[in-house]
Amino acid sequence: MRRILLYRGSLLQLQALGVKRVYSYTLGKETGISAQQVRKDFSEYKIKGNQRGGYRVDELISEMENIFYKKGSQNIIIVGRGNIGSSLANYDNFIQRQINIVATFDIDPSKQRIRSEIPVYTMERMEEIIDRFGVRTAIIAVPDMAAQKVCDQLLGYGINGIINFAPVILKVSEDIIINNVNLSDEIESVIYCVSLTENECPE
Amino acid sequence: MRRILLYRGSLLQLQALGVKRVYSYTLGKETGISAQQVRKDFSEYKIKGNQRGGYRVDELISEMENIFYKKGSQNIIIVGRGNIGSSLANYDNFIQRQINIVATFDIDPSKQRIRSEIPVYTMERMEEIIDRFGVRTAIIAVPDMAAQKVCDQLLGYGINGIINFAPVILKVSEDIIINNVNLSDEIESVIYCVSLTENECPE
DNA sequence: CATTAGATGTGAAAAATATAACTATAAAAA
DNA sequence: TTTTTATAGTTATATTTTTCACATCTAATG
Repeated sequence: MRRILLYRGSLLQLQALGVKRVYSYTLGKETGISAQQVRKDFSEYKIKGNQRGGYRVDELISEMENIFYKKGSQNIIIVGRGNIGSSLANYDNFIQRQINIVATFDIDPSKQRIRSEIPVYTMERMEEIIDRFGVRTAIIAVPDMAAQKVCDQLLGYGINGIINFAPVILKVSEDIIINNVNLSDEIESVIYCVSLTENECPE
Repeated sequence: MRRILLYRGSLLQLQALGVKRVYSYTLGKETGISAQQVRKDFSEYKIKGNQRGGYRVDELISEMENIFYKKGSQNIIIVGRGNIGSSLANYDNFIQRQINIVATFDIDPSKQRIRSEIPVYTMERMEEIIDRFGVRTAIIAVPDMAAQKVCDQLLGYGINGIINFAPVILKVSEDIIINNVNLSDEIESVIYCVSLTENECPE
């Protein structure tokens, strides 16, 4: 699944460049995945290619939209308009992916003065906005201490998917989808790998 | 490996709360990993616990520092002082993890006027700073189009680990460690899972 | 039109990963 | 001191994931 997203990302870029067809090998190189793996993944979803000319880019993309059940754009919200919340609100790449940030929220009323395309509301208006825009997925970008409280609140308003940038594990029921993005971990994993290659085969 | 990072994150939090011992079960619950898996991971690294009293938190943390070859803090830099670059520069959690951002760089000289703990330099001073602080790992937080160029530049200055926030796959030699963090993917994977549970068992 | 090069498609093997089941042990309780 | 109990430690099993090998097909080429 992570791979399907990678494929789609690359394909959208290729499409923007006007590329019409790709080979499993090419797409693999773009995404850091082996050609065989690419083909296997496609065959999993019954996606057929042309046995000499590779796969059609537009066909692949539309197949992937199907996989995602993604009909048009998705409305999501961001809770916490601090540094991370703001950078997400201004992130260009979401447009291409049809991710539509309809609103952000912050407990601090002064944040409402922020000038931006994406509005900043106080926490009180969360339920209203979620209902109005049919939001199912939310991003938590608040400090550690507040994350669980915000999470509970969101679930109360019917949210069932959360991307959590706070470095805490949120307690939620089984049926809620949580994706924890821990920026420290992302960096440390690289630091670790680098140190490994430098201290090659330590006894 | 991802799990070791999760354990360490939880353990650091527990330590900050004054907790002295943990059970495999407890730590598993914190990190969303099964207790057996936790024990298996620890036994992999020859980490011993007490068969009734669980594991000592401080011992676990120091064992993990060993696993990471992490002696003291790591100096890293951020290239690109836009939204993402800035939020990373201001991210509190790095201190606890001993990740030390020594400098940020931006092509736009006006960014140097940013008031912050972490200095903003022009691209020209990159090599100098990398040398002075012994930096091995860098974060790329520049727009798509600039990412590959910045990457090549960094590698030229001896960087061998990169965390890339630009939604492109960077072309680098085998021995360079790259971690691509694609925020759109993180969000879309949740959107996908949510839609899956809603359209339960589609024929 | 036959040939060939360069792709895909797929089933089997291999490797990695996770789960389960069980044993051993230390601490607490009786 | 004996018994119980809760937890670590380990081996075996199952599952998932990846890789390999090769058959198959299609488009270009002479």
